[in-house]
Amino acid sequence: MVVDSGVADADRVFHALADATRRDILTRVIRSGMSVSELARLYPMSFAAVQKHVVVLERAALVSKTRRGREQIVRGEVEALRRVARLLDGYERLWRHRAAAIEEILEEEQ
Amino acid sequence: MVVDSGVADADRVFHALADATRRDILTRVIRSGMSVSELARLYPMSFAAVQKHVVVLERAALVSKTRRGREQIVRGEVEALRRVARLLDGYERLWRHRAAAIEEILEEEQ
DNA sequence: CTAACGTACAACCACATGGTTGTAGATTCC
DNA sequence: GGAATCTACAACCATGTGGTTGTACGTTAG
Repeated sequence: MVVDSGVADADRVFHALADATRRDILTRVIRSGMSVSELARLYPMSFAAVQKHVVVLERAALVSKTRRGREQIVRGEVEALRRVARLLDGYERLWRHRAAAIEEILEEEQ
Repeated sequence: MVVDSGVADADRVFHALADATRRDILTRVIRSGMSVSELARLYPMSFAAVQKHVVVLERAALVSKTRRGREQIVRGEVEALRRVARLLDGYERLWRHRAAAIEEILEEEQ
């Protein structure tokens, strides 16, 4: 299937997005890079929990980390974001076209 | 957060999409409605497993079922698909804009 | 040098997930 | 009416997930 080139990728990406904390981390980190502990302070959970969320986002290639001294700066991955956008585009277009086609049929039937 | 009106919805939707079988079911039933057992025949797993996948898609409001005799016809939910498209649009635009802004900064710095 | 900080990771827990088999209720076919 | 079909759902199992605490290690600040 065209849209599913890289099924595991899609799995990882959608799974990474299926958690409100991770979506929030992602949007923050796209705005500007933040260290893991800076992120950790924002949420009502332990450092370790947030660190794990970052790992999930990392494995989905949605963020990357770069050392700055003893800190690890988390950033939204511009290239990966393009990939996701394209992935979403694929589904979106596919679904919209099909949904549109269904609507036409429904309208014709009336 | 604007894009997160309905966090649980987004959770359910992304989670529903984070499985290749469910994405395949979804694209098929958008094309044309199919009974649960027709779907079940397509995958190397039990009827019950497929039925559960359909339930997950249903809870995410991505599909709906309507009885036809003893069969239950699964269809892609046109209205819900619009909602998803809008949801994806929101993230996509948000991310693209931010990604674009980051790129500009990076280019300026060079 | 030492203390504090930032990170990584292991071990553990409760619960969700994705799969199985089995059973039972409707509906249709003959 | 009786058999076959389609669906729903419970019970069970292995594994994954999201959280915790504790520990270890590198880096920076005093």
